[in-house]
This record gives sequence, C-alpha cells and structure tokens, in this order.
Amino acid sequence: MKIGIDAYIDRCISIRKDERTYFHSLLAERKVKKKEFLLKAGEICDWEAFVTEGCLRVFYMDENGSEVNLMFATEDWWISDLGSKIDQRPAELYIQALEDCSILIIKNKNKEELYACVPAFERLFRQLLERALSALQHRFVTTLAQSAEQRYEDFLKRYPDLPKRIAQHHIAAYLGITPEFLSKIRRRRVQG
Amino acid sequence: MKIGIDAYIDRCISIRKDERTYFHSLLAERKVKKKEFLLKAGEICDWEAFVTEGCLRVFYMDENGSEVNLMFATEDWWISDLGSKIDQRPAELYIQALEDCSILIIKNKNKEELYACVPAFERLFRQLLERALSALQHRFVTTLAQSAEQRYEDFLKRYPDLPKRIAQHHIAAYLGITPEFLSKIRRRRVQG
DNA sequence: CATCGATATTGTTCTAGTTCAATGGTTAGA
DNA sequence: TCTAACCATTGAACTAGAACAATATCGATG
Repeated sequence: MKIGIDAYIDRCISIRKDERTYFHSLLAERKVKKKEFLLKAGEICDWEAFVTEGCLRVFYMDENGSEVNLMFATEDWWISDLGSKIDQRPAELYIQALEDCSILIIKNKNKEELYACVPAFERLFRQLLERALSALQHRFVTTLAQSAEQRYEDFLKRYPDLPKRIAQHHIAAYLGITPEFLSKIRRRRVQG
Repeated sequence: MKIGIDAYIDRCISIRKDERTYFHSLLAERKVKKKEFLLKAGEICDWEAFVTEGCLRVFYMDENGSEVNLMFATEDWWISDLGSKIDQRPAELYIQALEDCSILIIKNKNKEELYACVPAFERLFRQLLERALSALQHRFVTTLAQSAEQRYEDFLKRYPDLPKRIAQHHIAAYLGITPEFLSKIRRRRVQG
C-alpha cells in the first residue's frame, strides 16, 4: 500500500517494495489537535515526525516568555528538535499544532535501524539536511542584513499560501518583530 | 599515512586502511593566503573544503555592500556554499582567508563517488549536517530573541579563543551589529 | 625610524522597531 | 444569540542600535 509519505520518498530515492513495507512498519501515525503541544522545551525528543496533514509551528521561548517561530511545518515537512534528538538532552524548542494535524512518527531507534538496513534513506536525509541548512543560512544572513519590511515581502513571495492559514502574530514571531509593528508595515504597504 | 583530517574522521566513524587511502586520493591540498578569496558570490561552487590550518570567514554581502559573517572556520571545520553546491547555481556567499591557510578540497564528483564506495562517509556527513543545522537553529532564534550585548557574551563563552585571532569588526559582523556599537558594548562591560 | 593604511574608540544625531495602552473586530463555544 | 477570549489595529512615548564624523591607535613596510 502507498501512503502520503511515499510520493515524497519517491521524489528523492528509489526503493524496493519490501523496503517500503519495512519503512512503513517503523512509522506510527498520530493525530494532533489544534493548539496541542507535540514537544515542550525541557523534554527529551527521541523522534522525528513527517507532517501528512495540517500545520504546526516550531518555536523558541526566552526567559521573558517572548517567542520566535523557527519554522512552520505543513504537508511534507519533517519536524523535530535536532539538538535534543542527537544528544538526548532537554529540548530548547516547542512544537505546537496550529491546525488539527496528522503526522507520522519515527523513533530514533527505528531510524538508526532504517539507516543500517536501507542505506538509501541515509542519503535521503543527508540531502534533506543539506537543503535545510542552506535555506536556514540564507534566512539567517538576510534576517540580519534586511529591514523587517523587506523580510515580510520575501516571506509573502516564498510562502504565498501560508498567510491564509496562519495568524498574523505568528508571522510576526517568524520575522522576529512584534505583531504591532507587522500591522504598521502592512498599513504602509496598502497606503503607499 | 595519516594526515590531520584522519583524527577528525576517526572521531565519528571507523574505516579500513584501504578506504582511508582511497579517501586521501580524492583530496587536493591548497594554500590560501591571508585576504585571498576562496569563493565569491556569483561563482559556481563545486567543492567542499576541510580546514587544516588557519582561519577563514564565510560571509554574505547585501546590495549596499554591508556584510554579515555567517561563520568563522578554523582547524577541523568544513566550508562550502551549500546552496550553490547542491543546485550548481551562483553562490550567494563569499569565503575569505583571515590568516594564511591550508585546506583540503574535495570536488562534488569525488564526494558522490566516495558516498557510493564508502557509505560510512554518508553517515559522517549526515551527522555533521545534523549538528550544523541544530547549532544554526540555536543561533538563529537566540539572535532574534536576545540583545546584542547578550549575544556578545555568548560568543565569548562559546569561542573564547577566536577574539585573539579575529579583528573586532569581523566579530561585529558575526553578531549582526556595527563595529561602533560593539565598541560601545565593550566599554560598558569594563566600566560596569 | 617614519609613514601609511587599517583598525578601534568616542560623541552626536537619527531611525527602525518596541512597549504600553486603548479600541474594534472575529470567532468559538455555552 | 450572547458572551468571552482572542486577534488586529492605532497612537504615543521610548530605546536599542545605526549612521556619520572625528580622533586615536596599531602594525606592517620602506
């Protein structure tokens, strides 16, 4: 049987039928209700998850309680707290559903086994990580180099469908500004 | 024969003697003089490099010519423009030597071959990428959440030896602030 | 030693973005 | 249908950090 994640896999690597079946056996489906937390800072994260439906946010919260959204994950995105996952230390990130979600979870232990049994998956994730790192490098340097207004324009171009699904103040927290200031940027845009 | 990079490799994976010899055959040593550019934005980057000696900076320059330092690479660091490397499109980053350097270059073609012949290397780089991504995620969210002064303190704690080797204004460009403002932060620190 | 270019400091003025507080609008839920 | 919680907007006062300009310091090179 083919499930949603298979189209994603097939875009990157080719595997045999039995390998696919084996891969499926390592996944656990889970539903996450809107506003529910999949992970909280301080917990140990021993899994990675693939989003098949819905939208989540991965965010950081500082001592004062102010939040920065690291990413929004919609269909076909992978989410985890890598730092916690690698060293089995307390997570520094929160993961929360912004809509009712459906995700596929793979535990660390199973993933290690998967890498050992089907090396093509190690390639898949190596390439995924290369792209993720490159994208974050780009975001990091442009965040430091550009004004909030430019960043907002870039965000709209890169993710034209997200604003329909996500509250304004979450976009502000993604851009690293206050909701009030985003509102002012938007007013300037329409008024000229 | 064992060279500098081998200690690094041995920390992560174990390989046979012949695999090591093969790996060495794919590397090309190169010297880079202080201030020399290893890569400029607009060029195509078809390699990755391991630093055996010296220090380089990877940086981004916006339209106005202002720079953001993405990373400093000293002994045992890998450097490249991943975006350019993956899709063979023009680089958006510059790489420049801050000291006379010695590096080992591996071309894309050879690296692909290496992955195919010695899968352990795919594991090595997958793990390297996981750590790099996790570290940059941490840097990204704390850069948006903290003040420049806090970021400078964190930088000193994390890289206590770098300030001896690197000019102040490069550290400012790493923190995303002007050299003048870093100077003022430093004054406040000593005066209290 | 002298000089030149690059680097660091300092002060002043200016601005992008924050903070706080008030007002309306929207949606979900009893 | 009413209400309560959440959300976006607006304005006024404030601040972290930028921009500019001047001076001071360091280091390499002839």
